[in-house]
Amino acid sequence: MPELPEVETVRTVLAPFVVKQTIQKITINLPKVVVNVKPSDFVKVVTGQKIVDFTRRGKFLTLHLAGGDYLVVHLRMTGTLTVERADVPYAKHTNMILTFADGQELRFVDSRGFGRWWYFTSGQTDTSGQLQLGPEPEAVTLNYLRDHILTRKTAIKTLLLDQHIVAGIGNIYADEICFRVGIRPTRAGCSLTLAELEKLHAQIPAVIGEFIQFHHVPFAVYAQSKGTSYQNDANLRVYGRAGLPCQKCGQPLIGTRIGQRSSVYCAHCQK
DNA sequence: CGGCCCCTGACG
DNA sequence: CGTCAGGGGCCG
Repeated sequence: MPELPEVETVRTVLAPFVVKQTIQKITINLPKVVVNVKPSDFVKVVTGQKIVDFTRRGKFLTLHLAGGDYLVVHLRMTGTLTVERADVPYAKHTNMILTFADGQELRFVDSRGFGRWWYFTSGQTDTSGQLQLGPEPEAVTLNYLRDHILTRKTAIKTLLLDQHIVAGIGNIYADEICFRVGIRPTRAGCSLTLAELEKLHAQIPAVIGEFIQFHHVPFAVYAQSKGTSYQNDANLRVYGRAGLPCQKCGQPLIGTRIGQRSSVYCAHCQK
């Protein structure tokens, strides 16, 4: 569910409530959420540690601990993070709870149970997948796109979804980026003209940056929605709008599937 | 690469 | 009831 802009929202909204907290107690209600260590070891080694920073890379979040160890979280489709007082009733599928010394709790709620956590010591190799990510959208250069898009026969949308190429783009923003560039999501990467590649280079960070801005919500609003208040619907041009008129030309948008993922585009505006 | 899997819940 | 969901891993 969350793509880079949503994950960034989670980070910015929660950081003030998480950083400088000491983890007094850990409750793991779904053992498999912890990937690389036994849940009992996770509890043992993380309890008592202090969080000193909260960062994001692509769709991964990292809670940095005072000694240099760190926790990696990936929300996948339905994972959410909230900070609540301990007396607030638990939502269904509250799979992980970090209780802080001040009584507040960082809660990981995930109905489908796809979200994952990792624990790494400072010297350990990070096996979460973060190390294999491509550059953040704002760090992508035109030359980089030339090397990774123009050389590929794969559909441009599939390439945009590949986290090894650019980090953080998901199904919504891949469609939105293709719309802004005016290319069909099915176009082979190598079929893009230089002009289209330049547009793509501009629109990748532009679209992601815009939605980070749209998502900015006060903590109270975020808390009210239990960490799902992304509020991007009004700003989406194609995603979720199959059959509705294109906001640019009025023709009905086409819904289709590309590599198991739903896709929407305008047959008139996207060549 | 495409296809299937991991899961629960919302919707038609 | 079937289908779909904003993620990613694994398998041939």
